[in-house]
Amino acid sequence: MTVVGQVTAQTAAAAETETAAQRARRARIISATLALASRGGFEAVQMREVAERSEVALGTLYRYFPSKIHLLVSAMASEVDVLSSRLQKRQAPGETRAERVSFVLERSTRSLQRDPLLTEAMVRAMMAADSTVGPEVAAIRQGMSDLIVQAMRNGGEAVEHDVELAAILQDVWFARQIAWLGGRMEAADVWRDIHQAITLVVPD
Amino acid sequence: MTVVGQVTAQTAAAAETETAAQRARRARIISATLALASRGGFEAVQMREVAERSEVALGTLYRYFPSKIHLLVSAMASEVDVLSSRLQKRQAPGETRAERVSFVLERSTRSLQRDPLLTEAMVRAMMAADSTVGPEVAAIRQGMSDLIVQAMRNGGEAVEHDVELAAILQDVWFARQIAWLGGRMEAADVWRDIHQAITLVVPD
DNA sequence: CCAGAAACAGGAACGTGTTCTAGTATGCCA
DNA sequence: TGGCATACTAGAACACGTTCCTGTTTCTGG
Repeated sequence: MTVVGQVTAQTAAAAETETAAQRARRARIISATLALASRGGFEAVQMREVAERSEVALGTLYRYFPSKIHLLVSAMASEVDVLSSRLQKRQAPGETRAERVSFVLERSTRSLQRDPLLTEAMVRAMMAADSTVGPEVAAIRQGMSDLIVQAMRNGGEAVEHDVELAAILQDVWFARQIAWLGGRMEAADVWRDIHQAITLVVPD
Repeated sequence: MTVVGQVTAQTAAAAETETAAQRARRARIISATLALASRGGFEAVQMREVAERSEVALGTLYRYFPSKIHLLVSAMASEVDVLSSRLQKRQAPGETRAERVSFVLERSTRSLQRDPLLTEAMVRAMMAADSTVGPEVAAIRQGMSDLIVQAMRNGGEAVEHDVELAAILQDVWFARQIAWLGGRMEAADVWRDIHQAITLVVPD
């Protein structure tokens, strides 16, 4: 079973040696980041502003998160954790595999679209991530893949290619979010396209 | 028939009123951009440097391309034009639809991976594009979609959902390029995954 | 050919991500 | 407890995308 829950696990592992004050700083930083992103999107997350609101020196902010991209990707990992734990509370409803996957991805999509500016900030950071952010990005993708695969299997056994299919759906899902954020697609069209991809790709 | 050839058509339309010197400037700018990107990727494309090499003032560069993102996306459109015209010279070989699509996408993938830094620069610009770059990005996607759909149809009639399937494949294609550029995937794995997506998604 | 408009050159200036420096506080080990 | 390494603060400094300003060249209509 690859379901791991905490996407931020590797961070948590390193955090075991962190003092309480350090954990508190990290939490304040992420919290300030989410607040700023939610208010004004990617460009509103300014490092000086984050530092000030977190009551942390700029240099300290950079000690915790070596770049704005790292910071926002970490914030996204934190959000995926929340979403993931909410969705894993119970099995996704639905008779067919496609129905259950639709349920999970629709919830995820709506959850993101509820806060467009925050989503814009996080997704843009994901896309701008270079190899130095590789581990964090991989963890987020793994978390989302787990969600989809779990919905497919419905607690049952693996099905052929289910992991690969989940990866394809995740690619489509991300690409459409970007198209939406880039103003090339309406929110409603995003969900329609994702749903269509599911029906085209996921066999009963 | 939606095949249009020139991705940069709308630019060309506006360019009809351009003087020869202006067309030359535009060409020098794009050329300098490609050279710098090929050498050092996204970060090596510095606006001052592009301006200097193009023998154009910085303000003039910004008159032609209102941002670095516009500049790089335009450069990509130019490259897609080249690739597209090369591939449309003759029908893609292959018996099945999947085989022909594989041929086209493999050629495209190899063409990009031959110059990783240039690809990195262009793809990162694509992903960072906001709504102000919407038209250019849409043109690039249309150009690639045409390539895929044409390979599917093989000069024949449309097949159900072929446009939607082409869009899915393009999403996967982009996402895997990004994963590769982000250091989360080997070049060989990129092609293997895309090929697998084709066989999973394109029915015979 | 002339006058006005538009485009261009050259370069200063600004904003924000990132780095660096100097001094101070905090935790750890003998 | 004292000393030392590490972490933190405050803020200057730097890099590059972007904007703006001033003066000059080029285009266009009459």
